[in-house]
Amino acid sequence: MKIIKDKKRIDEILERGVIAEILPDKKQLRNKLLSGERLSFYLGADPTAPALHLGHAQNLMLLEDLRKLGHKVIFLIGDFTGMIGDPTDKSATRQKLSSEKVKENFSDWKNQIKNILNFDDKENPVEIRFNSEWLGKLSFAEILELASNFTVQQMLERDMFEKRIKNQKPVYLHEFLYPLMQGYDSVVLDVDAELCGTDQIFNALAGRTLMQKLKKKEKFIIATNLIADEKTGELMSKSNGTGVFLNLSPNDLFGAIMAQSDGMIKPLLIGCTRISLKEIKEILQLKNPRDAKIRLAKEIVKIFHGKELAQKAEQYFIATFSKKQLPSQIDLFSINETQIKLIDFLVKAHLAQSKSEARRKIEQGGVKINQKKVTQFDFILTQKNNQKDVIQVGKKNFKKIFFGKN
RNA sequence: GGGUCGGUGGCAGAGUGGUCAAAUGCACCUGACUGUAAAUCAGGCGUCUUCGGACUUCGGCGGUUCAAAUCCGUCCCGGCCCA
Repeated sequence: MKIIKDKKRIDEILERGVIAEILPDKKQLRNKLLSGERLSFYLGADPTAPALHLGHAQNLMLLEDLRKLGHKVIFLIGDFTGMIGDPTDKSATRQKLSSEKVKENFSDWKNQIKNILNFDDKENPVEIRFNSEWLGKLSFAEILELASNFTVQQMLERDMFEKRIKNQKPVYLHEFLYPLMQGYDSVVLDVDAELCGTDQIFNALAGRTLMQKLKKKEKFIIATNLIADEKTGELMSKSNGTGVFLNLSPNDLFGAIMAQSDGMIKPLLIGCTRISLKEIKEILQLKNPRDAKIRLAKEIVKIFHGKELAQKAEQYFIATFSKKQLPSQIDLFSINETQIKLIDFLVKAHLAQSKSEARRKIEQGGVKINQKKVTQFDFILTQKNNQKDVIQVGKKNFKKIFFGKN
């Protein structure tokens, strides 16, 4: 395997702005990369949800950059750790997932990221590993041995635990073992470096400790910036509704990016595209930030779905949302009668979860039939001349109604 | 094991016999404004409804009461202190 040790390229990766911190030292890692030695890197993710998000994408793209240099890269699926739940997320305390659920969650992952990570490269494909392979086999004696490398005080230092203790929230014993497990992953994979978000540094450090003790090896930690609004510092996350998931359709992905605040444009351009820094600068200087965002959205959709679909998504977006036209393709929903209450239709066509919700939406002016607002909650849809009426709920949900068997 | 405080809607967190389908914040939904911006503002946010109401919900079960998230018993779970 040929290792690329081009200084310019390596510095581009290290200095792009994705990496927040390298432990123990950036220079050391740079020198290693320049040395021509083939290194191994890994990035892990726990399958706690069926979809990866742009935060993952950022890190995976960095992993791919390293793969392209010729280094060995591993994408570790935390199918064992996922069942326990990383305490980094405070709400995750006892959210243990079944192994079936975990499997279901990651079943689509590869599909979501196949365009940003090369799993099929002939010479140097990304390797996928599962940590149940080794974590599931550890004996109690071995776990004790691992645990003896850490003190309770060290674990308590983790700010998450500290916070919970302060707030009189439970900290479960098994949660202390989480950093241990993640650390042991490093040992088994015997990697030179681990990639992770800055919120994972504590766990990654546990791996550094174990590597030093068990393998007498210095493991680097490459910690990446969490994607956050430049101005407000608000993180991209599911809990504040700004998470962008990779299983979205091209149109929805485009829309999800357009709904980001302006402060997200730069971090996303840097982290989730490979547009040159020079061009990014130019994009950010565009007069209307909307145009910068459109450029960003198109680029990201292109990365995940290809140029053609990106083009289409842009057109769809402009037509549907900027010009408020009806989308050209609307799903048909057939009704086996000649008439139906609007409320019942909304529920049947999954445009509302319950009759009460359907009714509220109508009364609040969120429902349109053929672009005309309907506020009468007991409105009845009737068949007329085989015409297919377009029912719209909110800004983005459309269904065509069809009376009769389809 | 003992003492003590606690378990409330997706989350956080008020409420401690009727005025409680349960304050408030976050998330979510609809609308206004816009660039589907963000922010902001207005409304909504258990189910069903003949729009009068009806029914189900405050850890589980049982009880007291005309009336229980609220009181009592019991069980399950957690925090803190002691051992």
